[in-house]
Amino acid sequence: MKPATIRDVARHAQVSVASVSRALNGSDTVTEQTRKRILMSAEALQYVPHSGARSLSTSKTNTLGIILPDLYGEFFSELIRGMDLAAREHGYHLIVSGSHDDADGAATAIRSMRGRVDGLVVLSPQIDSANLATAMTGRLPVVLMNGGAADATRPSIVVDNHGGARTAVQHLLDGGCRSIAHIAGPAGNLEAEARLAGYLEAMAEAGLEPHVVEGDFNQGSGHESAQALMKADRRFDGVFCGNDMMAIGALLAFQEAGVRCPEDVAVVGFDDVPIAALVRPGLTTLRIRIAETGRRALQRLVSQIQAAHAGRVSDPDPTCEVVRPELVIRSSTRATASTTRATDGRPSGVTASAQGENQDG
Amino acid sequence: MKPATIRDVARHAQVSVASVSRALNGSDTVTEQTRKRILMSAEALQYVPHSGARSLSTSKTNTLGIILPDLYGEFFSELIRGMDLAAREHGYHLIVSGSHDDADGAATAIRSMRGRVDGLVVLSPQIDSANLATAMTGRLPVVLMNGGAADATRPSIVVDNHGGARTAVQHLLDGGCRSIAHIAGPAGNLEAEARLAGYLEAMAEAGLEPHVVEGDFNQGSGHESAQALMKADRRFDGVFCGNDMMAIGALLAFQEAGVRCPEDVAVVGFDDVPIAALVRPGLTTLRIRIAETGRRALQRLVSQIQAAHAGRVSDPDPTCEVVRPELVIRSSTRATASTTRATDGRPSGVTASAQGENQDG
DNA sequence: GTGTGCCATGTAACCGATTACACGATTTGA
DNA sequence: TCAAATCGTGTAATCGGTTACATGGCACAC
Repeated sequence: MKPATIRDVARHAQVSVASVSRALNGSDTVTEQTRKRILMSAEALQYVPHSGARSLSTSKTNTLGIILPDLYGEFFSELIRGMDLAAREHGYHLIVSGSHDDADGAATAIRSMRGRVDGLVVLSPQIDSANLATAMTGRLPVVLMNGGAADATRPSIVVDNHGGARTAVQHLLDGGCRSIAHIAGPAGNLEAEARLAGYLEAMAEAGLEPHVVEGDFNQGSGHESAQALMKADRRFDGVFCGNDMMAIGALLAFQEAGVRCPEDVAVVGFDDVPIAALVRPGLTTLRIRIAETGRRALQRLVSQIQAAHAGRVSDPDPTCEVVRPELVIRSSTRATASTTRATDGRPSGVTASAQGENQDG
Repeated sequence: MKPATIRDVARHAQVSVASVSRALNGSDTVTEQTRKRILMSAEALQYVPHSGARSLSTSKTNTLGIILPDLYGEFFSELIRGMDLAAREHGYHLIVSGSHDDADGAATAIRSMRGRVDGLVVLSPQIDSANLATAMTGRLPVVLMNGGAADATRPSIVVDNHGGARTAVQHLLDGGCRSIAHIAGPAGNLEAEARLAGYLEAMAEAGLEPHVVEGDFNQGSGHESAQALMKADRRFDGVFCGNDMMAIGALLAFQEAGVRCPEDVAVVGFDDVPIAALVRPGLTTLRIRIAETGRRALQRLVSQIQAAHAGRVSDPDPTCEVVRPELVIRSSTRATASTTRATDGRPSGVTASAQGENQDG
């Protein structure tokens, strides 16, 4: 009835609990014969070690925690996928906790995970939650992914949002755009602010007037912001959006208004979520290999844990790893890009290269 | 240096460990004065209860496991989101484990979670892994989401794939289609097979010849299958796809071939993933409220656990809850639907109702 | 004043696995 | 033949909470 314990197995196999433990954990010296008898008994009793008891004596949980600001959309699903794969490779389980849109929620989540995990990956796009994360965790290994500037006090992974934004603007300039607007992410979000800063810098260098509307990273706000741009007096021939979802919202708004993309306005997004290749016109964007980044974060966390467990209590390698986004050119800017890139004259969206847009990644 | 234990707190507050435990767990009788002193000590020492020790003495982990076949795409991300929200409401943590495309992988995952979770939600679209899931879990509370037919031996939640498929075909028939093809999901997948069966049944009732190509639920296979359909001799004016991703692949293949949708061919998907509303033409599909379904599965698991803990060791309510998909009509079939539904004469994809397609859900 | 009962608090057994150390048996070397 | 080394196995302490039971103080009633 009640689950079998190690003592039940020991009794059944007529050995001591120590032998059972040794046999099941492989490493130690046990006769092949007794090991076999023990394994058979464990099987017969459907024995499963109690993870709590194990964690109590070894002070390891073999579990890692992931704190996310949100769980909507493909960005986080891709990220979790990459982390899950890496975790399984290293024999860890993954506890996820999402939808912490404010610092308080994230802090609560972190607190409730302490003592339950061997380490944490914290995504904290808000400034204060980034601080909080460092404060809360004490000696718990952590990898931060707080999209702000490189911060070398903790191991962290950041996307080069600033450089990516500059690349996006440069690409629009190369395509001939001269009035480039920016649909920004929400104020207070470090990723959004870094992308905005990159945009402003690139515009200033080009001697152009910036033009910014603020969105909230969701598709709906991209739609509204594009409508706001069209209502405003200023003309524009290019839009750099803070992320792909807002770019897609903007594309739809342009379609509805009869504004052609890329002929009338070129659009660039950020992230390269899977949908970006599926919409028409295909969305030019800055690719972050999301799953791979997640996997990398998890690997760094694991090696940090291993280092700590190997006795080195010193500060772990506090390197800030930078992920550089890569420009992926699709139809939403292709007509405005240097015309030598165009391969045929068919209308965009039904070009021969449309299929190619879906095969990347 | 080392994390504080309950004994450290007791010493610091000059009380016994029992009082500390009582004070922190609320319920019991402790003087307001001592409780305050204890809380202050706990705060001062940054005390966090060791979850392993707690789980050892209470034989509860406050953790639930989710076994998924895969983690790609929006379906699973939505599902996890719903579950995460419900889990937090009930004070549970969530361990996710994805990418178990075969029965072995799922079995390993289930085994490695036993003793670590208070219950499991198992999504097992393969026949054998569904069986395995029931076999493996022993006395552990489980909610199954194995898309097959209703099976009343375990608490489970299934989508009415059969009925949904019939609705899809009926909708195409209502729109005037007479040659309806089906791009099926992979053989051996219970969801795919139920949808196929519903299609075949509806076609037979209408006295029409079925026409089936097999895909694998991914966008690429939808693309290829649509091309195969176009190459074949038989004409067709409607396609029911086993899920939305294949439908989107098919839409692109039609676009590339110059086949207009919905004028030349009407397309219906299944699931209503968020992308379905974003592609052009908007995809008519069968909506499953994914996040809500996930939340519901988790709630059933929690109430099952609570019932078991309340002493009732009897079999928990083995009801099979059925989720009925709901037809969502968008542009990919609108022109072929009863023409009274059309609201204007503009080309699809740039219709006034395009915005409406993005506001659902 | 003494007995009864209540209530806050303390003591210690327990949950189940790991592992340092002890022990007995066998092998090895002189 | 005996001491030492080796090796498989067992005993029991330990990890950090929870909680049944014990204890001691105080109030109230007689």
